[in-house]
Amino acid sequence: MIDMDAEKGIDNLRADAQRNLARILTAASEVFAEQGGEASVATVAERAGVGTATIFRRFPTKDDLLAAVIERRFRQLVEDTRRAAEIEQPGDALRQVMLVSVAIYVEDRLVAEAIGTPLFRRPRLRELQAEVTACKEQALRRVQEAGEVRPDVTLADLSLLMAAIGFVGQRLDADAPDAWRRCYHIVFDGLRPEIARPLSGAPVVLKQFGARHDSDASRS
Amino acid sequence: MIDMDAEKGIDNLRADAQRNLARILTAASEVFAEQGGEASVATVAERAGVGTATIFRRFPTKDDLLAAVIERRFRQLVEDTRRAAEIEQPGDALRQVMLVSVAIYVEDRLVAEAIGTPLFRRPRLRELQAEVTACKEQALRRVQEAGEVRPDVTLADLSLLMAAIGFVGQRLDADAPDAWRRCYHIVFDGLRPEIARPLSGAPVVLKQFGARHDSDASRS
Amino acid sequence: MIDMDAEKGIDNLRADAQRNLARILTAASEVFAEQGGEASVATVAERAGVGTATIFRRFPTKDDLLAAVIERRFRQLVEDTRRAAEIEQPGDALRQVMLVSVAIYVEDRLVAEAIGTPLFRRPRLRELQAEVTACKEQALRRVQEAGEVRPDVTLADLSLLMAAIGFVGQRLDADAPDAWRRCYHIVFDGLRPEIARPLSGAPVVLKQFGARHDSDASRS
Amino acid sequence: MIDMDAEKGIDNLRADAQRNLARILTAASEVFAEQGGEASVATVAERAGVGTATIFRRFPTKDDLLAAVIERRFRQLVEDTRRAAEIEQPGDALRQVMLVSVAIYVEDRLVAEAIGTPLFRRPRLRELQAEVTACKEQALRRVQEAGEVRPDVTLADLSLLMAAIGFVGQRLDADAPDAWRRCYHIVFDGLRPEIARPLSGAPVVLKQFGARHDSDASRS
DNA sequence: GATGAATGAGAATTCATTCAT
DNA sequence: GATGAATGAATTCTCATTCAT
Repeated sequence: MIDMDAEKGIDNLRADAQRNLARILTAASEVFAEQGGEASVATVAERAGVGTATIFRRFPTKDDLLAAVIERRFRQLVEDTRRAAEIEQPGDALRQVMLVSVAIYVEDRLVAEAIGTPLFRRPRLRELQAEVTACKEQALRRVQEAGEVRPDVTLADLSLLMAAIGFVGQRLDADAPDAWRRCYHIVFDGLRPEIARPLSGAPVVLKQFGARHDSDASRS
Repeated sequence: MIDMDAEKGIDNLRADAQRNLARILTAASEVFAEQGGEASVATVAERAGVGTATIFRRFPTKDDLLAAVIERRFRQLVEDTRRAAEIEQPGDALRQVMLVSVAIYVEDRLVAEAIGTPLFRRPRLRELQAEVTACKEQALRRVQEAGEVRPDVTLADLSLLMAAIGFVGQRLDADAPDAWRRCYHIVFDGLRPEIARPLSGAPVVLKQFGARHDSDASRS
Repeated sequence: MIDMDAEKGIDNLRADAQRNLARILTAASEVFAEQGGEASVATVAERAGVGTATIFRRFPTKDDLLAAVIERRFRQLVEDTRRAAEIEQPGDALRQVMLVSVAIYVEDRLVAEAIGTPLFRRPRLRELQAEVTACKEQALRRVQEAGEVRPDVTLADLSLLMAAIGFVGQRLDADAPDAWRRCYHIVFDGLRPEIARPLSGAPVVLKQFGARHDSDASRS
Repeated sequence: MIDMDAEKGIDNLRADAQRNLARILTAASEVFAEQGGEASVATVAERAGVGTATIFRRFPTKDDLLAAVIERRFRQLVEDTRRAAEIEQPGDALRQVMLVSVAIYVEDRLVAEAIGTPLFRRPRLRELQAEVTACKEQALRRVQEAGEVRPDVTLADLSLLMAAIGFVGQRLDADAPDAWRRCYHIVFDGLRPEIARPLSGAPVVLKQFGARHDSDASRS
């Protein structure tokens, strides 16, 4: 009984702490999604209803907090991407896979701002990105093998385009909420193989946005 | 005589002041292009070889300085765009017109950051953007009338795509300097009319990126 | 029976508590000896494997913890000094007595820092210091009565010199580990009575470093 | 006339700034001398009657301010030492030279604390220390050549002893203002060559407190 | 009794903007 | 008109101490 009580106590404590942690992360997600990474930790603390020191106890650095928020988004992205990759029709699968990637930028100012910054190169995030990349790659390969998309387009190309569209979508979300969808469609429409003209540069090698694999080498 | 002297004095001062102003703008252009809008005014002052107060005499607010720098870039953009629009071959004209638009983002961190922010909505900049838009619109119309680009693509669509590509190009310039060129080509390749599928949303109305004018209404 | 159980419970807890207390003191000794008194309580708690609150339960204030750590060192010092004072040869006895006093500063950054601060004036520490002083005094008297050390040198003088040498020894331990030993020897070499010149000031009365007692008055 | 006015203006400005700088340094000297280097910059700012930002404008880092304060003391020390080194009687010269060195520690808590810390290794301070060392060395050599001080004592030994005595003198200044003077005399009394016993360790090599030179090598 | 969590009170530092010369 | 100086208002981060479990 005593043990149980003790465990309960510990559990409760942890539960409390985790609730607080959740509140911090939620508040941070909201604040940074709305105001970008320049929002002050104090703002987050206020929205979370805690003191700033509480936040710094969990996240030694503001960057750690930002990274945690981004990771959280990416964890959701991994799930969404996996689900999308399971769509049977290859074309639909690729479109959906890429759509969720665009959405993550559109919906979160912090994520959009973080494109190409050191925050995107943190190990944990890299792992999540790798999972997303794997799904995307599979989806792209299926479509290219089905001959529905020009073969010289690489995953990096597509990922970059999605990030790009997502970023401006985010920035213009208030003024023109669906403008980015048109862009997205235009890009996808134009991926058909029959209109492929030789692409100028060498395929992009970018760990952040879809690495090239051996299978790519043969194509280049 | 005294008046003349006074005027001379004032003229001299004005000449000096204008030279100072030029130096400030040049320095600010460089600094903000490299470091983004978060670079301090003091940094700009140092590079310009003037005191900070001198900058604030000309630009009451840092935002005013930022706006002036962006305007300067856009003044150059207007010229470049006009020249590009005069290219005979409609396809080449459009490509070049759009290319200079992409370049402005790639080359300038401040401009890339400013996409969709209030800085882009300042009246003076709006006017310059309108001029650019006019050229772009003309270029697009020519190509569409020549049947080389799908007719349902609007100027806003294209401008958004260029801004998007320019932004990621800017962000990834260090890691993958030419990645954005591939994206740019992919998008242009895909604009052919034969592959057009109906675009989902209504055409975008966005003053910042290619406004539709009354004359456009008939086209929609 | 219930009482006994309760007492057992308390006893068990006390045993636990005392083990905890020991671990805290050990950890604190190490941490403060290495990093000085500015080391955080959290650091101590971590090294001790306890929570910070546990520390504050035993030591209401960080200063109390610091004092306890210093006291612990001085308890050891009392022992070492007593043992040294028992050395037969008066000269050797004094040297050894003083050497252990120097060592306490050299080996412990906290103790070195605390010289002359309120931490050194706490009652409990005073008592320990008194014991040390008694031994030192005896050792000094023996040597002076043997005519091996100039008679006008007081215990306070010597204690001050040892603290001084110990302090710089501590500070320069990394750069010149044995520099203080030379200083120590130079001082002791110079204590011979044949070279005594009249000392300028009145004998120092310093409770912290060798107090004069009533019995001393007759000597002055 | 206009030029003169302009120059006057500039001069006044500079004068004002310099006066402020002087006030900052004076305030900092006082505060740090009394409270040690842990006193907050805000405290200094308050005593100087300026904002903290003003201080940080001149001294980018608190350490820079501390270093400046110490340098200031050492500049005075250089002067005092030079003057002392010119005393004819070698013994008096050495005593006076060393006395001013002790005094700098006694009178300034910051300087006393800084012994052996990185603050003492800053290049500018090193230069000043070198000048002091040169004077001290000369003074020591004179006395040793006159046979008045044991030849195996090095400058580093003496400097260390002076720093040591100065430190405890500083710490005990309130309780026993002149206690350190007795210590100082005891040490000097004991430097006579006739009582020299072989010193145990090798001569200390310590840039901070009197480097060994070639002439020392022959002695070791 | 023990503990991890929470926090208020600082601390250093930065920067856009205003002032005095 | 130009300038360096001054500063108030933030911002990130730390830490001794208190609280809730």
